[in-house]
Amino acid sequence: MSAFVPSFNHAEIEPKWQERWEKARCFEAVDFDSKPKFYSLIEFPYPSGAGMHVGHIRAFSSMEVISRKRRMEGYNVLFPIGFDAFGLPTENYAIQNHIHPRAVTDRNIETFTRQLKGAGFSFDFSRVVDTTDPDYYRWTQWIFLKMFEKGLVFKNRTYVNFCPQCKVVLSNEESQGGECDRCGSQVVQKEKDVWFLRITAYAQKLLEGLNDLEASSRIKVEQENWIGKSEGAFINFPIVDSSESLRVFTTRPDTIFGATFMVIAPEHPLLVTLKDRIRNREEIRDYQDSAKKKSEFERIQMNKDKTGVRLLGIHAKNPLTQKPIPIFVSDYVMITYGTGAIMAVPGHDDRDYEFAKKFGLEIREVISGGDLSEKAHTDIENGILVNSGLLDGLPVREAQKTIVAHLQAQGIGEAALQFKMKDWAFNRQRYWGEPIPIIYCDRCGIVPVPYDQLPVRLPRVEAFEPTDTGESPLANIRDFVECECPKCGGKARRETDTMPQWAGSSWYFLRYTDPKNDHSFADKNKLSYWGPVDWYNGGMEHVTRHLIYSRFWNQFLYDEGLVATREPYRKRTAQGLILGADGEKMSKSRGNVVNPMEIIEEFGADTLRTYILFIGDYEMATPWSDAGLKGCRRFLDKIWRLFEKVGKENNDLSPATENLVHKTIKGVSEDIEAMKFNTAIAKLMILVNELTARDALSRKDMEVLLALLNPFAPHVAEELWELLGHAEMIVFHPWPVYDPAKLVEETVEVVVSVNGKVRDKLIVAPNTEEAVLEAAALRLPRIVESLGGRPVRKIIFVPNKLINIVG
RNA sequence: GCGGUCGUGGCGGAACGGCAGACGCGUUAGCCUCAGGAGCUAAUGUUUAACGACAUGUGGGUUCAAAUCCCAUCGACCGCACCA
Repeated sequence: MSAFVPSFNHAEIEPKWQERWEKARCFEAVDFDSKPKFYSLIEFPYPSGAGMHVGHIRAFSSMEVISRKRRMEGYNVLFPIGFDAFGLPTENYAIQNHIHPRAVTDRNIETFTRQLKGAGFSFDFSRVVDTTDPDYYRWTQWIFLKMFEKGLVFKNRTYVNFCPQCKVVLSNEESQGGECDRCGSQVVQKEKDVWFLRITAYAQKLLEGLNDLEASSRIKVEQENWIGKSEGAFINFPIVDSSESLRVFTTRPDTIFGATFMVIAPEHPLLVTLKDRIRNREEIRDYQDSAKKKSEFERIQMNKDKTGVRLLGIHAKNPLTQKPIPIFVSDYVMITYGTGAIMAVPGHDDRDYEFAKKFGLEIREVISGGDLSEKAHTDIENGILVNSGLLDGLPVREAQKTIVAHLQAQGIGEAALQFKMKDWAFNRQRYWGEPIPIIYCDRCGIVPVPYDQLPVRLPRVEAFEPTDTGESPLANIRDFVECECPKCGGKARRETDTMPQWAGSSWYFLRYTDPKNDHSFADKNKLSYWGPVDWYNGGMEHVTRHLIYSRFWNQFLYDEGLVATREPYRKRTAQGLILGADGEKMSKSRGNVVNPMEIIEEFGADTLRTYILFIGDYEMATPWSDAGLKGCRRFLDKIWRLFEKVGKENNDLSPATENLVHKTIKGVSEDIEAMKFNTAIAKLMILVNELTARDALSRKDMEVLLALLNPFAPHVAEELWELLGHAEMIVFHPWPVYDPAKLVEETVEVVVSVNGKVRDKLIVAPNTEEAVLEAAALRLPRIVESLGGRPVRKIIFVPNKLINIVG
């Protein structure tokens, strides 16, 4: 029999250490501990029936590594986990299989928990939150009522995005591109009563708060674009022969002398107030009808082809020139932005230009420098105002200031800010969500449920299918609907809509600080101790929804004096996707899905964790590879075999590899902080290769290696640590520290190049002086040859790196 | 259309403006062996007998020196999308 090549049995050691960690409660955060706190957060998962995905492993592994490193660095770490468990997939599954969503959810959470533990994640399972738990959603409702109290909740009848497939109202965020976020169906417009959260009241604060958030520019830019701030002015254009005026928002008030027509949205109220004067009412109505039929998506798709109808019988007039100008109705103007009306300046706006061309309208030049027979001239850097009365000769920016001051003085306009962000449609007509704590009373109107009556529980019922009318299933449950008015005691009805899925996730990170509190959503002192989240990692796909929503809730609670910091997160990062082995997005239909639990079973959690971090740049998308996975298992096997060669006596680093060990400590430490996990692991591999090449290694060599390995492959690290004779676990063993003095090499290799091309190398002592190197370099035969007798014109010297001879 | 990110071996990917391809996978040859998805040694960008030459999507530029900085261009991905 050949020499048995030892390897470890992951199926044995992994559960062993998972149990020990749990028994010793290693990962339970300690409130008010004197150690410095570190709050690391991952986006809590939606517990779907499919269980954990490799994407989850990648998403959680960054903070897992950071958290384990922080514990070793002496921090009191809060690394919590929970479940964002309300939502459609569970409900749809429940309906299809005739199982109650509560039962489905409980089962899924159980599975998910087992899987998370099986991966060896060091979450604090004593603080688990479940958004569907009445003890949790009681506080979701409570915060909603606080917002209601402060006027941040309102109800409006509007057109909403409705998914006929899911039978549910969607927010703008959930229906981007006219498609349902969940099922991909075409969204249609439906008029409904909708609860809104007035997030726009926080637009400016949400924008400013980004200054206090450490995040990559793509994360910030995406949020900035979403908030979409524009500076400009409101200007009132009087309607001829009327006391009415048409108010517009423009970012280019400087071009007002070039406004040759007005455009209003088909939903604009002026069409009602002045309807008696409109001569082509029929035509307008037809246009309105056709616009209504178009979904948001179609309106966007048709953006190349402008349509519209001129209002006959009404003119506006330019408030500065008093000249009458025609008004059009067109769906390229949105009622939801600005005032739903614009002054059209075809000479200097692409859309207005297109419209003017199509309808044969006047195009007047008011900014010099373009060719208006070709296209609109939209340059704002170099243009000079012309044909613009008091603005003539001014550059654009100056003209803007001048005109706004002028309009303001004349009382016909004022400076204004607008945001693209819209108020948050905050209700769904589905069963599996937080009931909205509102009561309708015929006498008292809309009445909030008193705080002491919370939670408004979801009734446990058999029939929870949505209705085709778009009404919530709760509407059919008499026991739920019929109630007493808290104000007058009369008969009243409960709101039957539920909150959207984003509700519970908007504050879960606060609950983790005090998950079992039943007099408040979290104790203020605990919030102050743990908050803010020091580092939050999650997906790019949540940057415009969840991240903005949760920042909004936190800012609101801060304004109420209920949390300690305005911004909930100090630092936010985002992982890249793991694609299938074919380079395509993983999906069941493509058949390229990798099941992490199968990998754990066959290769072990340590291998999976290490591989997923080694696979590529953490922040970029990268394809899965089974072969690469095996390479990581081999790496761990190698470390395992290294154990046999550990000497028992010496307890210092081996002199031969001491320098490399210090370099590795430095490199791995820095790479982890920079989320360069792939290069951190590569550095560990280099060290392991080097140690393997030696006949023996010291105990200390092995200890440092295991400490550095621990965040990535904690089971192997613990097992070998124990085999080394340690009674204490490695969890809280101090993170290795490098000695800068030990980083210095005994010799350095200096490249000698001629005209930028490497020709030879010199091995010299560190910090060898230029003159010495120069002389040595010029004596090298290959350098002499390369120079070919040409005189040396210049010599560039980079200490310890290179000497370049220019000849 | 606008904004952003990115183009490097057969593959995943490394490279403070200073030896391109670290590390891993794969491949090839050899060793070891109760042929096994194990381990060990060596090689592995292209080209050349070799010295060399050529190589970071493409074309320019800056520099003693460019994958890295600048300009243009092509391609991929992501975000926004008639936002006045």
